Amino acid sequence: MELGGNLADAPQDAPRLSRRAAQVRDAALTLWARNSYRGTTMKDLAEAVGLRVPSLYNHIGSKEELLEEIMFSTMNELLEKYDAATTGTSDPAVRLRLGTEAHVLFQSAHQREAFIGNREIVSLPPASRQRLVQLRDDYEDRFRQTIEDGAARGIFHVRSQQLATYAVLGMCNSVAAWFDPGGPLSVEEVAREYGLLSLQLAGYRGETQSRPR
Amino acid sequence: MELGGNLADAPQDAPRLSRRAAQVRDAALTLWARNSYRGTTMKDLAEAVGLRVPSLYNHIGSKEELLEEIMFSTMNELLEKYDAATTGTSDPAVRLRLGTEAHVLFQSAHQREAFIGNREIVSLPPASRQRLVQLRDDYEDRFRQTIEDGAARGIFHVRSQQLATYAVLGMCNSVAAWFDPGGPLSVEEVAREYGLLSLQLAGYRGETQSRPR
DNA sequence: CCTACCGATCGGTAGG
DNA sequence: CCTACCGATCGGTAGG
Repeated sequence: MELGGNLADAPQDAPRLSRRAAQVRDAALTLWARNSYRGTTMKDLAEAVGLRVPSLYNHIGSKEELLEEIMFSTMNELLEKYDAATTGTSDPAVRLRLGTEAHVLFQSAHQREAFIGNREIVSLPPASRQRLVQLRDDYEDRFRQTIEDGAARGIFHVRSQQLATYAVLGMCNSVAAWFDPGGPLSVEEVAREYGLLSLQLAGYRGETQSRPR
Repeated sequence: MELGGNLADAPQDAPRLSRRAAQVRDAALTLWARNSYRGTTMKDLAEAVGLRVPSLYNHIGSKEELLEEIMFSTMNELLEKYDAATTGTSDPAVRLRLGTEAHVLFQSAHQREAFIGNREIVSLPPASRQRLVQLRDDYEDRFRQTIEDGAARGIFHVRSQQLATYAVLGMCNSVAAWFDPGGPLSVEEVAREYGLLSLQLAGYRGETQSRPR
């Protein structure tokens, strides 16, 4: 058995997991993103990590618990990344751009998590589903407030701030559905371009051909 | 449970269905949109229309066949609506706007179909899944070509035409996820605003405060 | 349109 | 970590 190495690779936001537990979680991300949560059986998951089904339960509480852990840790990490990227800036254009970049960076760097997070809310039990929707609403509020602020200052030009908010988020969320790590554009290039597209969408009339920081 | 009135309300593009068959299809749309295809059992569906499970099979071939019928008729109707709205116009700005309007109109007027269409591709058997992805790609091409055309003419200003295409479609597809028929905005108002947002997203610098037709 | 029924498979447990 | 096993439920059929 090797000592360390894997510990360093483990995601920092999730509770510290054993090597096996991390393997199970990782396989679940891959299978659930590809075939959906309900379309994936515990047998599929066991085979993906080279175990029998009962052994999985040494590492997870249940299929549903694993889904909840993934959904909430993903949403919480997204909130953290967004807040880290935008604190300290008050200019709505800069905030919208940095927030979009953080969001898209997350969506493409944690593609499976984001894709599952977008699609599997319906698979959560009602109580945790409600809590997650609340977190998502809190997240949406950040964008909405930025857009309202920019519109009030005459920096953004939209006819409905609510629709512009949905439009920006819809645009950003779809990244997880098509991003190809082997494609021509890196995570950073995509994030950067989306930051500019957000500004254009919001009717920002400043320069978007170069970085307006 | 309502009696009659259903024939008049039946979608015209789908093969003509008996009253019962239309009821079953309609209930499937509601349940699948709310709880997902795999999260809905045939028992749920039977109860929704006041039948026992075996009786459903007098009206549908199988659960999977019903999904395929819904997914393909939805995609085909979307293609028709898009083409009907955009034929005869060559100006990329007008095409992008009219195409977006047609798309969003469809997404909000056929919300359940659109939502299922967006999410359940993974639930189709591999062969029909491939065919549907092909149709979706054909649909995306229409937007891509319009954006490329507009960029070539210097009407649109984006740094990646591919990303702008994904952004427009992502923005539009999300409408089915939040649209509320009882909300403040009508289907037509949402479509119109999204048409303008598409132009802004694409970096169109003409007037978007009033209708530029 | 129903009752009766079925093989397959589901997530998960017992017990070592 | 495994073998053996389980109750529940799945989509669907037989037969009238």
